Amino acid sequence: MNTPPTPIMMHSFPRAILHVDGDAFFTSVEQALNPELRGKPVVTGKERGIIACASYEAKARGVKRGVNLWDARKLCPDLVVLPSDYETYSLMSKRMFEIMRRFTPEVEEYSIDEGFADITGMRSYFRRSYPDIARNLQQTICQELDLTVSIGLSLTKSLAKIASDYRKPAGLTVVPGNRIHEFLPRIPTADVWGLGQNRVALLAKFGVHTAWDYVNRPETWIRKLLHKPGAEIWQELRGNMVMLLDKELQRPEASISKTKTFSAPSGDPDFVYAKLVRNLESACIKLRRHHLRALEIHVSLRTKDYTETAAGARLSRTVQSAHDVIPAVRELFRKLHHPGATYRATGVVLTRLSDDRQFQYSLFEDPLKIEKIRTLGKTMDLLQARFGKHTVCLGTGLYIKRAPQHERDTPVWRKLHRLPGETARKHIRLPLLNIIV
DNA sequence: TCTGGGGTCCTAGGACCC
DNA sequence: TCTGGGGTCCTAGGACCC
Repeated sequence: MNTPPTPIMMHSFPRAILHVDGDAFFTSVEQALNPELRGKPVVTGKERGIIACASYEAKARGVKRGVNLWDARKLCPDLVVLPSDYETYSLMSKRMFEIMRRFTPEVEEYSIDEGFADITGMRSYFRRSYPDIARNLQQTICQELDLTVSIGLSLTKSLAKIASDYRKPAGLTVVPGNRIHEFLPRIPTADVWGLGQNRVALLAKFGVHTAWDYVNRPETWIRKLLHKPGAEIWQELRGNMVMLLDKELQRPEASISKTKTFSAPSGDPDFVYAKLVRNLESACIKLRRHHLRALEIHVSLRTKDYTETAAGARLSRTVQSAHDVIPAVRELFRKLHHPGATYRATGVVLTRLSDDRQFQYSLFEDPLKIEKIRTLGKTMDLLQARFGKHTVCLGTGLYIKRAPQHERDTPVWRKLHRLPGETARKHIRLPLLNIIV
């Protein structure tokens, strides 16, 4: 016979935290705006060929996030496939958070489709219980936006997040302090925010399978095994709020990255390098769009069997255009690339970002040259906006098929197709600029 | 499960200094 | 020349999230 667990918290709501989670957000927005899509299996993600979001009708047919479209259509031939329209989703998201702020100023916009709200103390203001306030919020969102959300109400962010996921869609799950001991035994560790695959597997080795097992281990034991993040989760699950709400709106990015998998893995170093330069350009476009400059770059290569190697370098000054980073990228590529290996993806990450609008030239830099490169970058952005991405690109980012050996030995060929492995030639001062319109 | 893309945070350990 | 110990800063890499 199982003995009932003993309570770990006697008070109902020393704090009242809501987690509001949009149900199948992207497809729900589509269905809210296009009534003819209601009741139909709808997915978004057409642009990448992978499902970003599946409506509940699609989920019922076995179509899930992350599945490729080809497989999804096999499961569900009448699937409605839409491209992701982030602008519209963001607008709807804004309206959702605006409604939440009518209930309390203490709101954290955690992601486009979910957020936290601290409604501690609002009972007397609204003259309602916390669950009633939560229900009211849910109804308001539904009436005004035609969207359903699932809400968890509990003492901490971690508990509220598990609770909102407990009953979906349009669920409201309330876990007061004196019910935590009944709730946690039903929650497998994998459903706890912050416990991913690795930590779940590690915990299982020690017989910890549920959130209840977790909170019944001594904190010191958890801390030893899972360090600070694990200990914070332990506190949160016991009803002690240690993760605070982050009310900051849109913190500036700490990094910008671009990764791309090729449709077929390649063993050709030129091809892989060209793809890498493409990623660099995309990352720089985003950099400029956000008015940022970068001081550090990381390059990664993923092999056919999914092992990843990466290396980074600090640049001599902050940069904003791909042009300035090419030498560093070439160097990193040389370091990482194994001749004979087959790669399936490349990536770049730009870090140590700073605001471009506060940028000042150093004494040793040639402002004229920098200004030229900056103008070039802006012009390229304009052309891309007009004619499409990558209509203008650095010549380095173009992949030109390897010519037969006898052709390759001409000086002209070498000038056009410097190989990544080769040392830079003095007479080529700038990468070629190609314009394909 | 035959595996996309864009992020953040934390920790161990090396380098360096006193 | 060898040795001790402690602090700080930085980097690589792991883990996790949506």
